[in-house]
Amino acid sequence: MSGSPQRRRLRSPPPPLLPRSPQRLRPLSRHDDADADDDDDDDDAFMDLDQAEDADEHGTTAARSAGTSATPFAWLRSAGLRSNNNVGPSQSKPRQNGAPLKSLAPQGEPIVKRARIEVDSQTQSNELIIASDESSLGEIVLDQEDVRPSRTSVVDAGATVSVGSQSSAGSITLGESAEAAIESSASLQVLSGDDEQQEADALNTVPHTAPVQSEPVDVKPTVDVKPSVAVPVVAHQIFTGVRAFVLASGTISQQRKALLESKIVHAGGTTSVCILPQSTTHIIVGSDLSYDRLVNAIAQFSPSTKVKLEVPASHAAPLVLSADWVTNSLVRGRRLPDEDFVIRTGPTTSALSRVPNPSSQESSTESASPHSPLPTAAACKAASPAAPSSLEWLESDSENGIDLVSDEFDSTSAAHPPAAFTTFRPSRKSEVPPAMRHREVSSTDDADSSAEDTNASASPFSNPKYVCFLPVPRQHSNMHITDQLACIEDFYFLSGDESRALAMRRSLCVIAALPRRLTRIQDIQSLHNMGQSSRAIVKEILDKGRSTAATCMANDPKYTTMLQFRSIYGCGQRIAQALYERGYRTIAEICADRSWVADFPLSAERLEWGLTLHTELGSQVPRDEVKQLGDCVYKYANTILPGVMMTIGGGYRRGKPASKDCDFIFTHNDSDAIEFLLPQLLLQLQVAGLVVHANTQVGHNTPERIINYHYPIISDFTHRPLLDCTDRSFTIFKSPVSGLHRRIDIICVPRTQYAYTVLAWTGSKQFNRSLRLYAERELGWTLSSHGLLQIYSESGDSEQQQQQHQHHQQKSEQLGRTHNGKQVSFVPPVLTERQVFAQLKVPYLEPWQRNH
DNA sequence: CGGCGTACG
DNA sequence: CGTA
DNA sequence: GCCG
Repeated sequence: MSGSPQRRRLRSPPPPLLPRSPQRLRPLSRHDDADADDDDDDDDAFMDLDQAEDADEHGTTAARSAGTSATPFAWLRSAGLRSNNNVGPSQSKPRQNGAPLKSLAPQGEPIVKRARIEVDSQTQSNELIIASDESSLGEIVLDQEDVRPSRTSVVDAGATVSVGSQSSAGSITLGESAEAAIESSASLQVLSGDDEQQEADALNTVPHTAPVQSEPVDVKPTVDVKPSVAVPVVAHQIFTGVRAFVLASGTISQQRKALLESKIVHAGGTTSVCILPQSTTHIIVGSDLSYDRLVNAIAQFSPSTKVKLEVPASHAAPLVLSADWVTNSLVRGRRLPDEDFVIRTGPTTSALSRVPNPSSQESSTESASPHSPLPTAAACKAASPAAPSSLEWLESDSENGIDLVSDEFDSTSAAHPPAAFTTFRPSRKSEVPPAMRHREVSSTDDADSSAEDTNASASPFSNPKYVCFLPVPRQHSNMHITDQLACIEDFYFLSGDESRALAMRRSLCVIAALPRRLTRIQDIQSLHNMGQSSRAIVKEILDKGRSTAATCMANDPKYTTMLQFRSIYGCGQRIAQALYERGYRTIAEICADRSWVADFPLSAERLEWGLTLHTELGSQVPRDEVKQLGDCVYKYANTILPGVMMTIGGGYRRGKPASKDCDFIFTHNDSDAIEFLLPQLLLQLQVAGLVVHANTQVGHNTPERIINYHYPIISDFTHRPLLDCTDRSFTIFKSPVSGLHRRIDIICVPRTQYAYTVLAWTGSKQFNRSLRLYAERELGWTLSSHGLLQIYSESGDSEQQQQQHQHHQQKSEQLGRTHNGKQVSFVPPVLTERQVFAQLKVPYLEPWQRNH
């Protein structure tokens, strides 16, 4: 008991919420937005469009009635394939809460340029971790036990930053909710170094775990785990007494001006529409303005005012400060001293206004015009604490930092596949745990025993039930088959038949994992997940080079149309189907006629973004840009929370030369610290004009609201029921690298979940599904991006489970939780992906082998 | 003939 | 419903 | 569509 030293998790009672300003801006649409509301009347106009054919396909009504049995695709039968007949919304899931979706920001403003920074590092292995400074971590690399040397570059960003030197919460003026949030948790014995190590040793057959990370997370269970880093908290009223005029010029667009003003107001200040010499206390300007431009602009708004540009400001005149003053103060949760943000006078001195190439002074066009081209170097420093000293690490412009990584993955050529497979020689399957070998082909093979020489059939090919046991490289020797299988899979998926799509995907994985080019159909005769249909398709491809079914599907007009619709961000299966049934056939039609808006009120906003930016978001992000964007985001994060670590996940980590989006996963060894990162990071990125849209409410809401969004619990290694914690955000980014809009996912989790999170966000999707299904069915465990949990009621029989359970129970009395109504306990968390594989008794696959 | 991953926004 |  |  002794309540005091034990930090208890208080569920922070939210402070009184201010009414949130719904000032949401809609994406720039091709034509006026204004017509959106009155359009709904003449939706009939659309039906004209579809009157075209649709006769054969049971158009809108038939599909909706869910009962029709006629296949819409007659050719399917001739191809020997079945078709699902319920294309419509047959399976109605219980609707969940319809949380209001809000867009955050106005669209980006002209842009910024990013200063070239060399920061990052990529390990020779597959882990990209940007670690940071001191903080006793030593170096934390996920794949520490990996044999290959993994290099971690240390980003020393912290030195001068010192987020709120007051690491104790006391000095920050917080609402009670924030105070409650600062609490740290009780004991986190789970991760105490020794146990973890034993665990690792027990599970890892790897003998050479000697130099493991020195107690990676040595949180003393008992001692006050006062946050080693000050938890940045957005405080209210930090701008009390401020009456600001925001000058929309240069990097401050009209949108950003409005945003800054709302932030100032929310934080207790006021704003004015012009410069009032008597009452205006601050003039907020972009940091890129030249002195002359600054003076001219200010004179425009207040000819009579003589503005104080020098530091010792008399109270008589307004102070001209960089917008960074606003944003950084918000991040720090306190009003930062004016002196650090004064726009220095004189033509040259200002390092802030360092803009070698003013580029065509972007006029006020902004409004997210994707065309505003060249970024200027002033960009990424928006997050920097503006102290000149700290600029160094931002501008360490070494031109390298790009490659030295890529060749590992740049196997766009066919060079790698064979080499890649060497790690998974069927011959050396002795390394493979028995769980993997559910069935061997070899036995059936020898019966055949066509004296077909070699090992083509003789070599036993591992034949697991779950494809997560198979290494699937991105490129392999049977692409000609898998491409067509993927086509069929897509078709099934778009038809609403996800089960068949799944089956086809599994078959695809089996083919993709074959060690060499398939020539004889009998080689796959008895492989798991290769059934009659799949084999027939493959056989046809082997014989004739094409599958007629795949060809027909690829040429199906409905398929191609739906494929187009699905490519719109925010347009899922249901909406695509609905749009199709309404008669739309091209994206241009959807853009031109907005009568659908009323039908998808909850999705309309995101759809608008997806439509407006469809071209840009549809283009792939090259590896280099992914990495550079990672640098950029990381710098913001590390400024907010020194010591954060980041891994780039997604297709990038699996080695793809270009990705459809970027996944940045953050963590921090101080588990409690991470919970505030995401909202503040979003805030910063948004204010900087980098994040143009996000699916969270963080950006446009009051600081109070932000505080309200945090993990309910963190320190006991897995937050318990996975409720109301904000740990991911799907954003649309205005890339300072390419100038294009990019989709970026930001994920923040405590260190205890990091391995599971990186695993999950590395994918692929099918790999995750397979791994989780295996864990559930074979082990009785539930795997998620937060950890492994074990369900008591069933499958308590396995000895190892019991052992693990008891082992865990000795360490923590906090068991007996419930998850989804069931009694569960967590399997002790681990720190590396390899250890997760070991827990699951699945042979480790490198990320590039997870392209399932 | 039932099940097909599991979460979050 | 959407996202991963 | 494939598996148990």
